[in-house]
Parts: sequence; C-alpha cells; structure tokens
Amino acid sequence: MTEKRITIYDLARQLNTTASTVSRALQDHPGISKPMKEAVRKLATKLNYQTNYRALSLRKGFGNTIGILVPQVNRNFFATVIHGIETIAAASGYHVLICQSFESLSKEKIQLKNLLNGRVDGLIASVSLETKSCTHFESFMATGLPLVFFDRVPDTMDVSKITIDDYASAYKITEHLIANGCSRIALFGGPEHINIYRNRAAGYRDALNDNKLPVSGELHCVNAITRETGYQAMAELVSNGVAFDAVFAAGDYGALGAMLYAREKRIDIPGAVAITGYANEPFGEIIDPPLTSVDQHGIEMGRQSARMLIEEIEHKGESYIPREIVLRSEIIYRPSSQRNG
Amino acid sequence: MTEKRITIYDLARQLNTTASTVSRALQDHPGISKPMKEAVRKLATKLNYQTNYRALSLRKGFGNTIGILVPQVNRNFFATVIHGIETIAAASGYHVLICQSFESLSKEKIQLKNLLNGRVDGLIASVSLETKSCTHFESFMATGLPLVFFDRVPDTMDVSKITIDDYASAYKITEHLIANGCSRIALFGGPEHINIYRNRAAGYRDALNDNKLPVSGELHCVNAITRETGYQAMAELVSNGVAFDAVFAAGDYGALGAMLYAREKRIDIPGAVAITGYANEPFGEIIDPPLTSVDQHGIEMGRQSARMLIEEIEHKGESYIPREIVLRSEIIYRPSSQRNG
DNA sequence: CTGAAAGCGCTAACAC
DNA sequence: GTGTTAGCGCTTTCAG
Repeated sequence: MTEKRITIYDLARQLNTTASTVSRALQDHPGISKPMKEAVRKLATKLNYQTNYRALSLRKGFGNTIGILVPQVNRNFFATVIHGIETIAAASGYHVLICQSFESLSKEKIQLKNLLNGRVDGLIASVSLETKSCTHFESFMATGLPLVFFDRVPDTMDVSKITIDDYASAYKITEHLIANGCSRIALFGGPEHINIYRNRAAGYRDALNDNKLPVSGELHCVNAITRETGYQAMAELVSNGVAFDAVFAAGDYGALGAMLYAREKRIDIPGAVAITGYANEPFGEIIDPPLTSVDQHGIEMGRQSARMLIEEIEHKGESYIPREIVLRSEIIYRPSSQRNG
Repeated sequence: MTEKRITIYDLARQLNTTASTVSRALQDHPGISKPMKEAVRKLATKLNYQTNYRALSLRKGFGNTIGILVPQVNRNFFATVIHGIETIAAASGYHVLICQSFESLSKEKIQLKNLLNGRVDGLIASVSLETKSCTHFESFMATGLPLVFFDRVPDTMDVSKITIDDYASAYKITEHLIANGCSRIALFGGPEHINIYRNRAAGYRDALNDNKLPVSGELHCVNAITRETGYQAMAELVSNGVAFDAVFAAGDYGALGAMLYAREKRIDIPGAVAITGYANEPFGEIIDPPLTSVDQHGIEMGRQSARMLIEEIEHKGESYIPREIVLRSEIIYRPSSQRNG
C-alpha cells in the first residue's frame, strides 16, 4: 500500500541508462538524443513521475516560492493583493505560499519562523495590528532573504515598501465632507503605531486645520476600526452628547459599525451624519446607503510587490537598494457622504 | 553581501564537534550532555541559525505540511474553513499551504501539480465550478498522498469527504418559504455536476412535491449563483412575466443579485418576493432586509477535515478506509423570507 | 551523446 | 556522550 514515489533512478533503471541522462532528458537538455528524450518522457508520464520539489530545491538552493504574510485572507483588500501577486508570480514561474497572522503578533512570529526555514525565496508582508517592534522581520532579513512590505509597513526598517497615498486621500476625503457642509467630523481611527492609521489621521487633521475647523479631542475615537468598536464609538459619541455631523472612518468596518448603530437609532445618513470609510470592501456598495470609501488598488499593489520581490530575488548577491513605491488611491463617492444631489 | 546560510556544520566547526552532535543537541536528544546542548543552542541563536526545511524534509521524507486547495480565499465560507484547518494543523505541528483555483479547472490542475511535487504531505480540497472530471485528483492520489474533500466533493472518487446536509437544509428552507405563504418558488441554482448544487436542487424539488406544489421549469434558473447571474435571472423572470413569490437561491451571491434587482425595481422583499440564500456570507446580515441563509459551520468543517487528513497522513502505509462525514447545517432565519412577524 | 561522482543540509543507524 | 558514515532525490561538473 505504501506506494513508493517514482524517482529518476527508477526511470533510469528501466531504460538501461543513468539518472543524469534522465535528468537531462527531462530538462530538454541539448546534448541528449531525440529518441532518448522521447523514451524518458514517455516512461515518466506512464509511471506518473513527479519531480521531487524537496530534492530539487535543496540541490538548487532555491525553490521558486514566494511567501505572503497577511493579517487575514478574508478581507477583500488582502485577498485582492494576493490575487495580484499570484498573477505575476505565476507568470514568472513562482509559487505562492500564503500565511495569516490573524492580527496577532505571536502568530506573526510563528509564521515568519516557518517561512524562513528555507521554505521561501522571499516574502511579501503586511504587519498585524499588534506589531510595534520588528525584530522578527529583521532576523528574517538577516538570513539574506528579500522582503517587501505593502500597505501596513514598518517605517523603522530599511526595506522595500509599497503603500498608497494614505495622507493625501484622507485629506481629500475630509475636504469632501467639509464641502458637503460638515464641520464637526469625527475620526474613527486605528492604532497609530501602524503607518496607515497614523497617516490617515494626519491627513484628516491637516484638512481640518487648513479649513479653519477645530480639531477636537472628543471627536477623535481612538480605536474604532472593527465593526464592534465602530458601533461602540458611535454609541459613545451619541450618549456623551457630542455634537458631530460626520464620521471619517479610517477603515470600512469601523464605518460599518457606525452605520449599523445609525440604522438602529434611526439616525439619518448622510442627513444627520455623513460617513466615509476606507478600503472599499464590497459591502460598501451593498449597504444602504452605499458607503463612500477609498479604493486601494489591491491588484496593482500585489502586482508591483511581486515584481519588486522577484527582482530582488533574482538580483541576489548584488547589493539591492530598497525601493519605496506610493500608489495613487481612488475615492469612490457614494451616497453615505453626499448631501447635495 | 550574499549572506551564506548558517548550517549545522558551521556550528559544529566553531564548537569543535560534529554535525551529528549539533543535530542531536538541537533536538534535545537524551544522549547529549547538558553543557554541550547549552553551547550549541547559544551559538545557534547567536548566529541566527535556522534549520533548513528543504534538507530536513528531503531527509525525513515528509515535511509536516498540508495543502489546501480552494476556489478562492475571498469567500467567507472558504476563509472560515481555512481558519478551522489552521487551528488543528498548528496544534498538531503542521504547516499549511494555501492555493486557489479561482474556479478554473486549468488553474486547479496547475496548482495540484505544484502541490504534489513533494511540497505537501496531504491535501484538503474543494473543487472548482468547472471541475467535472477528476483525473487530476486521481493522479494526485496515485502518488500515495492522502486527500480529503470538503463541501464541493466529487462523488466518483473513493476518498474521504466532508459535506453538510445540503439536501435536508434545502428541503427545510423550501418548506420554510412554503410556510410563509409562498407557492411559486424560483430556484436559483448552480451547475449540477457539483454535488452541492445538485443536492440543494433536489431538496427544493422534493419539498415542493411533498407539499403538492408544482415544480415548474420556468421557475428553474439554471445558473444563478453569482451576483451578476442572480441579478439577471431575477430580471428575466420579471420581464418574462413569470409569476413567482419567492426565490430559493443555492448561494448567497445569487440571492444578492436578486435583492439588488428588487431594490432597483422597488419590488418588496419579502412582501412581493421572499428570498433565501445559502452560505451565510456576512453581507447577509448587513443588507436590507437581512437575508435568510444557511450556515455551513465552516470552522467545524475545517477542523474535521484537518483531523481526518492528519490521521490519514500519520497512518500512512496501513490501508486507510475513506470516511464520509456529513455535518448538520443551520438555517439562519432573517427578515428576507419572513412574512409574519 | 552519455556516465560517474560529488554534494545541497540534514538525520539516524552503527560504531567506539 | 560523541564521531563516522550513508543516503534522502536531484543536478552538474568533469570525463570519456
């Protein structure tokens, strides 16, 4: 029952030749006769021979595999980035190994350890919400493996990164709210040790300042990027009697929580409170009213990350200068934030 | 710049000992002295030594890795199953390699080929919509690797499977619609070469028959499981003047399409048309009105798949009798299908 | 055009 | 308690 895997030695034996010839035949090596190649291939398919990746990659020192480490795959943004990575990877002959940190630092460390045990030739990552220090990523790099961060990137590390214009889009979307007559705009933020939330908050603040609107502490909801915390933040604003006429949420799920609370309490959106989100999750289009949000061009982000990483992998040895790319995002205007027309 | 990976030979050299001693020390082998173990470990961490997975798994013949092949990770159901698998895998010392077929047969074949090149010790899979014949899975099995299917399983293969009670839940949900006064219930089905859609359709039909309701061809929308096709199916029913008062959708996305059409045309749900979905995607709770659907207990499905697979992997050699598990699903009743209270 | 032999990094008998 | 050796399956010089 224990079916032995077929090796090139098995093929060689049956063809009265040697493993090296079989190996070369399988690779379509120029110095092998046509009939021999034919014979080898025929037998290989007949016996369902499969090259052993483990042996191959040990021998060659690389395995054409790129690792992806994301907080969770069940977010449209991350799933989209992965898709983008896969298209480029496949086209370049790479395989992809996907890992999730589930927003946990300890899981992130564990996954990282697995990955660098020679499983991958490089890594594309976006850090978990809990990640403040990056020593684990540094020891990954210390092994000499290329690393590219996207979206949530640590700014302490000298490494290739690809992000979107969080600051600019946050600024712009805040001005959009102002243009729609909002003057008391609440910020539903995320942990500010993460670049994206820090930058989005900065864009928001600067837009208020530049428009001579006060930046009020009571309007700053510090941790409101999940459905639950968004709901709660909205509830607290209301029950504390804070006057506000808009919510700029740094993430769609925080905006969702706010909308669900509003729906429950029959608070009119956008009439009483205009709301915007961030990430353009698909539910934003479905919910009533549809949610204004920021599309982060995940596919493109994935594509470019993969291209950068593969380039680094293949230029291994030459010293590679980390690059930083900032993509332009796109604001998707929907009714949740538009009061006129 | 080309940083050489540290090997056990490097450690051995620096400690004036041999690779085998280092290897044993690292594994906490009983026959190695305390001081030696200490010394080895200290140096290992100092030099950031990482065991080479490729060498290890080549040597041992297995790599404690289980592959997952799903249509797409960006579906709550699949993401949830993956999560379930990961919990069990991690607890049993296995890593997980995730692959997507993107509902394409050719991509499924390619991914499968990669996986069986000695990358994984077993596979958990759910087939793509395009998958009718399963020769590619059969040649996977021919290499002797264990395989477990979940949810979308091929019934031609003698292999372990885990599904939910599609027939029973479809029957029950159809009766629920009937109990709510619906008598002309449209079926938004999927390709019937896939077990789940075939079984859901059968449950629907039998429920109608048993309740003396006619099963009408014009109410059977053959391929309506995406948002787009669901929308279109609804539009066609209406424009063809078909009388109907409910939609039993075999998937949430088909139901979504129907609801979006209804919203556009101001068709009252559930008043004019009651709607039910299948899969309990999160948007079902958010959409207005919230969507009745079937929860498939993805976490549990993942856990059990992983347990079965790991058992098969570890009983390798002994002939293993494939098992089939059918999980009980749960109908989540929401307003989209309830006319009374 | 094909063979022989070494070695990728690791583990596990088998010595001593 | 530690060292020696062979070998997992493959590729690739170097010979012929």
